[in-house]
Amino acid sequence: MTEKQEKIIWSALELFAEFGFDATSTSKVAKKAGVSEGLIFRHFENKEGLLMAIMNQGIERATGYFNEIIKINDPAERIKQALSLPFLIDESENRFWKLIYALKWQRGSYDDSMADELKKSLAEAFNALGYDHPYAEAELVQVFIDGVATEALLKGKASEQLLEIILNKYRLT
Amino acid sequence: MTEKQEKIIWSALELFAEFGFDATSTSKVAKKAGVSEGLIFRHFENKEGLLMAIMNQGIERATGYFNEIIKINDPAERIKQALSLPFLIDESENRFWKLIYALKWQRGSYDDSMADELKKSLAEAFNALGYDHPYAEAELVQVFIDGVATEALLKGKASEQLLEIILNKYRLT
DNA sequence: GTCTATACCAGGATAGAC
DNA sequence: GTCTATCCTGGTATAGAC
Repeated sequence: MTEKQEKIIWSALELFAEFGFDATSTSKVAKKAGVSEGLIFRHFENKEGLLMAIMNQGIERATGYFNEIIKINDPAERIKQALSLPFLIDESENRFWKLIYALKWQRGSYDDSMADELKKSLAEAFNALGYDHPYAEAELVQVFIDGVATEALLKGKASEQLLEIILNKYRLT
Repeated sequence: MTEKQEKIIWSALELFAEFGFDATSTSKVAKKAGVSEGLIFRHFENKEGLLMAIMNQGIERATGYFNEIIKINDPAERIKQALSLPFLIDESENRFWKLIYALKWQRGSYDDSMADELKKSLAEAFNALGYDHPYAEAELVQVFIDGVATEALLKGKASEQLLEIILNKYRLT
């Protein structure tokens, strides 16, 4: 991965996240990256390929976070860490997550498998704690994570109070 | 509003919701509506104007739902109805909501004022019930609503169990 | 690996007839 | 109110030189 390649990816991420994939032209990406437009196609085949390159980079980091939580053995602690997730994401990764969430709403690109393992491990945790509907509880946690992430990404950091009161409802404080 | 005008709006909503605003060409809208492309511009000025026409139509119905909830006097019941909201949306309105949520992620178009009144009235309800952080609680309800709506719109109807367990956490069953 | 030049097409939008 | 024809810009993508 050359320096220019990285510059292209970085610029594209910036623009895709802010204006959307379809509304961002390759010429704008090239200009922002300080690179000729042709170079983008040399390196990434086409615009779609550029998007894929961005996604692959980010997905790896994301699954990293998820695996950290999955390997926590104490059920209560695992749930607590999952709920805390959207509050811990580093601001430098905001653009990536914004792109992911925006893309969810675009035909075809929706893929939840990334988070499936996490959900399963949360269901197990709720089960171990004797909850009545462990799978639905895991789903609720995910709804909460997505909801808070959305709020944080669109309006700036979500309030810590939100985490406090949700943890309270689970008696995890 | 002529029949063709309505046909244009309907077709555009369908396509915008499925493929996104930027990825949908006016020619595709025209074809789907069985109408000449020029007619779109006669009636709606430009593509943006077509989007606005769609939004205005839907926003009215949406504020209708919100106002129904706001005017409930009993605090507990008001909260309960708000939480139930994403489970009550008629399927015929799915496309509209999908468009709204997708547009949230597009630069500039994000506008939360529609839901602001609801949030305020929820904060009052939590306050009346003696909660410690009424505003944060109202925020959490909105996070829940958005999260469930997202899940329902992207993967099909959300499970009723989700509602059941959340109502349980508020002791509203 | 990178740039310049360019092909080619599709997109939004307008004009003018009916 | 509606259609047909057309303009023009800008978007993706390729070719070829360095």
